[in-house]
Amino acid sequence: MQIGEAARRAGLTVKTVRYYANIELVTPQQDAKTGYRIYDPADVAKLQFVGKARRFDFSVEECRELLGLYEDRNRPSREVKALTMKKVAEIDSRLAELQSLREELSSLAASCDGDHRPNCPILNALSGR
Amino acid sequence: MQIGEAARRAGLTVKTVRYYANIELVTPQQDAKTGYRIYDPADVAKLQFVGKARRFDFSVEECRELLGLYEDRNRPSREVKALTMKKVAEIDSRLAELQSLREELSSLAASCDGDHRPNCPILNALSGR
DNA sequence: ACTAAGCCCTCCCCCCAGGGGAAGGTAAAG
DNA sequence: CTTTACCTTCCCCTGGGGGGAGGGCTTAGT
Repeated sequence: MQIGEAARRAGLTVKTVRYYANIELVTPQQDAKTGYRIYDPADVAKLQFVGKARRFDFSVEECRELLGLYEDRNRPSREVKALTMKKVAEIDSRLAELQSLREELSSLAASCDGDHRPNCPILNALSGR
Repeated sequence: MQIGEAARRAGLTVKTVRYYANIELVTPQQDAKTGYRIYDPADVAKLQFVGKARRFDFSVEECRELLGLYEDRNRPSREVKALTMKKVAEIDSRLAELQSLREELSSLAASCDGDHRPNCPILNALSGR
């Protein structure tokens, strides 16, 4: 099938699928005469796989790694689990960071009257006084 | 003072400070003869202000807006509070997104043996089976 | 007087993960 | 024969700068 159909089935945009072909993440056959990319069902499965992994916040390079493991029928599940745990740890640290940011900002907002007067604890805090 | 000293006092890199001058966020005087940028203490205060706001996850454009409010002695604190609350809401939605991602990933990891065998629920989930 | 160090400048390309659109080729249907 | 709907490559754009080339200035040391 052509790229449009493959993209539609994988739930990705054509641009994205073409990009994945360019970076050699999912490499379809190519028609020598027309230059059209030709996707078979296995390619579509890989595109779906990558799409899901991206939605799980894996980077494209991590997707490449996961795809390698996915295609290797003999790989130990240990490796996949390790990559997943690492990603969970990354998400945890980003969560902690965002939570502390949220606390600081919302307590600043709470201390600000938010009226027509110019006095504003938020700006005072930002200007370091 | 020169850009290096200003950057050091504001806790930013020279590259960053030069970038802020280019996008006209913090615009110093400029020596006509040498082309060197010249920062006064008020400029440094603005750089510090922007640095803090960036650490609070405000975008550069939001920093520009906050800086405008900061410099306007007569602005109502309402505007600053509104911008801050909006940022808190953004952080909240990002938090929710990351938390659900975390749940999904960690439950996948928990269901994976993580041993030498190739069977892996994580890959199965990613491949949609 | 020369030179080296340590500043500074502009200009250009790089990152990620694609998006937008121009200019042009191809295939099938009316 | 033309329209329509695909497809291709090519190039510039995003945010927030980082890295480095190639060159200019000033000051201290020799």
